[in-house]
This record gives sequence, structure tokens and C-alpha cells, in this order.
Amino acid sequence: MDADSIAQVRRFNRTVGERIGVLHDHFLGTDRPVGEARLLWEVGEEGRDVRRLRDRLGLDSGYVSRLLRSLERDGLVTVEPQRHDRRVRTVRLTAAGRKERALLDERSDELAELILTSLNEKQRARLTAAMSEVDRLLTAGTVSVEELDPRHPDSAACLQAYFDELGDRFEEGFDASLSLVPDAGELGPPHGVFVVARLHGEPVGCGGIQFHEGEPPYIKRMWVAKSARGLGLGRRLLAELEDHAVRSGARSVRLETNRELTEAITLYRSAGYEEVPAFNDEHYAHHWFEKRLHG
Amino acid sequence: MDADSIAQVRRFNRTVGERIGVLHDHFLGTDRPVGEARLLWEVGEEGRDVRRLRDRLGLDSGYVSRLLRSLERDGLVTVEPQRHDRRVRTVRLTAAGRKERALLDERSDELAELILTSLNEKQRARLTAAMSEVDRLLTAGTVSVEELDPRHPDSAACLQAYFDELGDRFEEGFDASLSLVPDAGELGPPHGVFVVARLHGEPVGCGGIQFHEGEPPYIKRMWVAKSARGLGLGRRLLAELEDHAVRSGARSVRLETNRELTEAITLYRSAGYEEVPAFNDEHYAHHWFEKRLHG
DNA sequence: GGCATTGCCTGACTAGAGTCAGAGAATGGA
DNA sequence: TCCATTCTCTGACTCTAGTCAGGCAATGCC
Repeated sequence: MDADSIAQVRRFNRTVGERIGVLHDHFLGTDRPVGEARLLWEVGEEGRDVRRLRDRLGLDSGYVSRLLRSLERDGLVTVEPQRHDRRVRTVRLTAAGRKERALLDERSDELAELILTSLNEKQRARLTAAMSEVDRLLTAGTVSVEELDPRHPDSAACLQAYFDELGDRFEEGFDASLSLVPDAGELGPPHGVFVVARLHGEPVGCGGIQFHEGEPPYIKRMWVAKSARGLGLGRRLLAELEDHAVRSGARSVRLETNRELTEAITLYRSAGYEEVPAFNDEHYAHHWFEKRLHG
Repeated sequence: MDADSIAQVRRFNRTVGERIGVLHDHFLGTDRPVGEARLLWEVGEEGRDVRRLRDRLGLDSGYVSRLLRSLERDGLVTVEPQRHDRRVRTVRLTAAGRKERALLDERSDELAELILTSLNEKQRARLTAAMSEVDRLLTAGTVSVEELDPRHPDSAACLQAYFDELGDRFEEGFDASLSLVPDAGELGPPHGVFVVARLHGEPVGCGGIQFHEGEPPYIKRMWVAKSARGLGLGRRLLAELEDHAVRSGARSVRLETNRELTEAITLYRSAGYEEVPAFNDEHYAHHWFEKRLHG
């Protein structure tokens, strides 16, 4: 890796650590220890299971428990067993907890303002643009992609979100049973591969590929969550699936898509896919693509 | 301040805090408490006075003292009274201390690499570019500009650095006594204003303005340290001085510069200065400028 | 029903980070 | 010379943050 890049990243780490890290803890930790504040924040408006809090913050189970007791004592949260599995417990904010959380929110805003006020209009615009870029790329770096059974709950969650989105975007709505490969299980072994992308443990994207004797592999159900767009994740998932195709010995891959899915069409074209005549009778398709693989 | 900008800064704070802040402490704090590591780093190769360490890190005097005792016990630093003022004590790294510091250095590199490895070539280039921008703008936000007596040690340090640089850049060298206003004191009250810019307490730029009865104020000795260039600091100092001119009731300001100082010339032009015939006989000048003030 | 597992909790710790009040030496100025 | 000030150090604390080992209840599987 080149030394200039490393030096730049280090300078960045240093500046940001000094200018933001320190202030951050100072700001948020005035009324309440940082640990509690982070936890309170992470509970969110909706409430969250204890184990998810633990995972998200990477803390010891005993420690989280103690923090929760403390928040509970202050009347900021309630902790009660989950309906279906009474071992799991769910944390929820009380009214006071919401108020406290809103306060943290305000503090974060103030910190952000503090950072911006010392700059003029033009510098501010440049700073936020650059921050957004850094933010996106750092986030992209934490996304992991792994093979998963298409029937795994996380896969199912992705597919459901995908279908819901198609239902919204297509004029005629979307009914998976009218589409090809209605049973996603067929995208898994032994004749397919399904991959899921995760960000902070949450599934945020998926895609599958199916192998057919004597014809090119067929890519299906490519999706990226709205919250994770702009990270180059679609491209990454696509590359991952193409990789499987190459390893299977295929010379090309095929897929089709709907005319409403313009980002997808753009992605496919820029990734080297070329439009070809319809090679199947997918009900929802308007465009069929094929890409020659050289691997 | 607009809400989008604030939201972006907050997202940034959060991502960076998670991705870098946490890792950072983890990485540096493996062998040694973070406090000690930071201190060890801040001592630097050259050594540093205890009070500067305190200022720089914003720590309690007793706490720093204790950290130093601990580093001393481990044979990493020596602390001895300063020659000229035996109350002040200077911290220096021992050979072992240097080694340990090099280790921290290496860790920082590893952290930087870790951040970069998950990205492809193109993303890496974009990330480092954006980081450098954020870095520069955040740093620019911490620069303070204040009026100071031109004979104050910090002013003198700026002027000396300026003269040294001119000596290097001018073919014929530079001798302040051949230049106009050889005594910088004249740039201070009652007939002038001298401003000094500081970054983390260090003087990194200066500039003066002198008022003459019946003619436009005269700007002189504008300088920005190499380490602080690219932060828009020159423009800021210039604006500051012009502000004083406006407040004094002046309708325009004047200055002159040498043909070697191309950045300065660019700055003056872009700040609205127009070249005019020589209005004085400054030995080192090739270009004379004037700007009309509307305030 | 028996038994391993899961999920959370408590008790008992340790170490780090930081504060506060003074003590004591060196310095500078009247 | 005396006195206020500056600078650093020590002792005595407090509070967070985090770890580790076990314990208890609910659950799932045979």
C-alpha cells in the first residue's frame, strides 16, 4: 500500500480524533457516563433486545446488564421479557428516556454546528461534501458479503424487502409467484449460490445466481437496501456472483430487469453487460442482458 | 445553519467515531494505557516542556505528573529542569522511549492500512482525497487569529520565519534593513495593527497594517507557515487587516510584493487587488497593488 | 421428562482516567 | 530582602469501564 495514502489516513485520524472524538465524548458525557449515553441512544425509539444492544456496541453481557439497571433506576428505560421467548428481554425508552435521548440529539447537533461555525459558506459546503464521501467510503469498507442459504431469515428479509420495493415501484405491483424462480430456495445449493451483504450485522443487500446445464448462469434477485446505496455495493455483489460463474467454468452470465429499475440498468451497462434479445419469459422483464466473462 | 449540513456532519461523526475512534484506542492501547501512549507520542523526538504537554493534551497537572512518573519508571523518558528556568521541566525520550514511540507509529500505520485494505484502488484514491479535504478544513476551523504586539515573541517568531523564507526564495537573499518598515514595532499601535494566527497554540501566520495620514493604509509582512498552507489562512489574515482598514475609515488599502511570491500575487488578485504603479521605493518589490474597500 | 443450550443477571474484581487540595522549589519584581 | 507568582509534584480520592465466574430461568430437542 502506498505510503502517501497511509500518511494521509493517519493525518486524518489524528485531526479528526482531536477535533471530533474528544469533543464528542465531552459533549455527550456531561450529564451521564458515555457508556450509558451510548446505550440510551442505541435503544432507539422503537426499543431493542438486550442481545442486539450487546452486539451493536460490542460490550460484555454483564456490563450491559449493569448499565441497564442504572438507566432503569433513573427511570429512563423499562426492560421486559419478549413475548415469544421469555429468556430474551426487550429494552424500551420511557417518556423520560425519550426526553434524555432528545437531549443527546440536541448535543450532537450543537457539536456539528460548532464544527461548522468556524468556517465560511464555501468552506462549509466543501467540508460537508468531503465528509459525506469519507462517510460513504468508510461505511463501504465495513460491509461484509457472505454466502448464505436463501431460506435463512436474513436472506428472507432481503427478499421480502426487495419484493416490497418492487411492489411499490412497478405500476402493476409485484407478485413473486408470477415471476421466474418463485421459490428462492432454488437459488441456493446445489444449483445456485445466494449471497447476502451485511452492514453492522444487518442484512442490506442480496443476490443469487443459478446454474443450468448447457446455458449461461442466471443472476436473479439483486437488491441493495435504500440505506446502503451509494456504497458501490451493487457492483460488489454483482462481482461476487460473476466470480462464482467464472469458477463454475461459465463463459458468460445472463440476467433480466424491469424498465423501472433504472439504477440497476445503469449498473449492468457500466459493469459490461450488453442488451440481448429476450432469453426467457420473465413476466416483469423489459430488458435482457448478457456479459461475456474473461477469467 | 442548514439542517442538511448538520445531519451530514453528525453522520460523519458517528461513522468515524465507530470506525476509527474505537479502533484507534484499541490499537494504541494494547501495551500501554492510552493516556501514557498519547503522552509518549506528544513528547516527540525533540523533547517538550511539561506545561506544553499539559496544554496540548488538555490534562490536569497532577495527572500528567503521575503519567510521567510512570513512563520514567519504565525507563522511557527522562525529566529534567530547564536550564533557564528551573521551575519548568523538560521531558525527553530515552532510547527505549524512542523505540516504544516507533512502535506506536507502526500501529498507526497498521490502522491506516486496515482502513484502506477493504477498498479497491479507485475507492482508496477517493477516500484519501476526501480525507485530506476534511483534514484541511477541520484544521482551518481551529486556527485562531488575534491582534498581538509585533514585538511579542510569537510575532517575532513569525517575522523571523518569514524573513528566512524570503532569504531562501529571493535570488539576492533578503535583508530586512534594506526593506521598508525595518522595525516591525511600527506595525503595532498606535499607528498600526499586527495580527498573528495560531494553530494548536503555535504561531503559523501573521500580517500587519500601517495607517498613514492622508494616504491608504499599507499592508506588510503577510506570511503563512508552510505547515499551514492550503487552509485559506492567507485570505483570512488579509480580510482581517482589511477590516481594520475599513474601521479606520479608509477607502482603499495598498501593498506590494516580490515577483517570486507567486502564491501571494495570486491571492491578492483573487481578493480584488489591482496592480497599480509603484507608490513607494520598496527595494524588494516588483508589483504594487491597491484594493478599493466598500464597507 | 431429562438435559443441553441460550440469555440475562449478580457479585467480586481490576485498571484507567481524572480531580482536588496543598506542599515546596524557583523566579521576578518591589 | 520579602512576597506574590509560577510550575511541578504528591497524596488521597472518585468514577468509569470493563472482565470473569458462576447462577438461574426459559427453551428446544430427544
